[in-house]
Amino acid sequence: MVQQEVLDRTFAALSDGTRRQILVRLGQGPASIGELAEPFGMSLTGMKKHVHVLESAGLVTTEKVGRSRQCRLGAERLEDAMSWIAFYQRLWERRLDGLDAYFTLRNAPETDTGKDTER
Amino acid sequence: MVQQEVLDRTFAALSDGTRRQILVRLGQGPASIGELAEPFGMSLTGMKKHVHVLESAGLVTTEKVGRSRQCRLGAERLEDAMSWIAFYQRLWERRLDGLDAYFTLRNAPETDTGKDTER
DNA sequence: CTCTTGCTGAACCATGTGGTTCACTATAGG
DNA sequence: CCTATAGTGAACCACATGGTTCAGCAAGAG
Repeated sequence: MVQQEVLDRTFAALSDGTRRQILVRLGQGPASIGELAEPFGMSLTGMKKHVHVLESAGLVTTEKVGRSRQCRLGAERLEDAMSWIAFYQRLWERRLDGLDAYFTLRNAPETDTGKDTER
Repeated sequence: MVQQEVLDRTFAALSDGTRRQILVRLGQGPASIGELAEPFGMSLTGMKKHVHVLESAGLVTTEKVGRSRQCRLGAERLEDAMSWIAFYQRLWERRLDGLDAYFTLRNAPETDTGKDTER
């Protein structure tokens, strides 16, 4: 299913609030390491590490221009992550189909064993 | 936007391939710690840690029944994660609207500077 | 050439992660 | 009561993370 490592890196990159904010910031246009670091009151070194994590997940691309480094959103559209989650959603919604259906349905308001009633 | 900590824990929980497989397994019905650990050749203690991570992210709920512990999919539908990603997708698709539009469009097949031409 | 600015790399630190083993508790079954 | 089974908790380990400081190095500005 896709490639485990890709999902690993993508989800790990997204698991930090600072990095998610960086992505949002870059959505408004490219920025240098310094420009990214400033609103967080973070050292340049610290910010560079975050950018590196995002870059190795394909979420950001960077290019050295002059003495500055331009960071912008990368080619990774999060499609793999999105489709994994979508797969999980379907799985979740059908989780009553298994052997535990009986136990779960005992608590349901109606004993309509037919189609999923939008619950 | 939602709650940073929720997203942190959710994405972090998903960033491990073993845990994603556990979720898929639980999609087929509830299982005990031992049943979950067996296919991975992992110790019970190790599996319990994974389950704990998933549980504190709301992705799994557990209940002690007898000397066994039943694990099943939790109430967290991944909707927060899904909607954050969806937000990011929109942001990504509109990333040409910024000041960098010029540079990006120079590489575009046509120099149509009008509406977004479906890329 | 000199100075400032922006990034980079190494070293360090505290904490978290993914896993183990070992000792222990608690339940199920004779 | 006795024993096998299922999980739990503490301790440990190697390594990753998120951050720092400090010492460079490269590019612009004068």
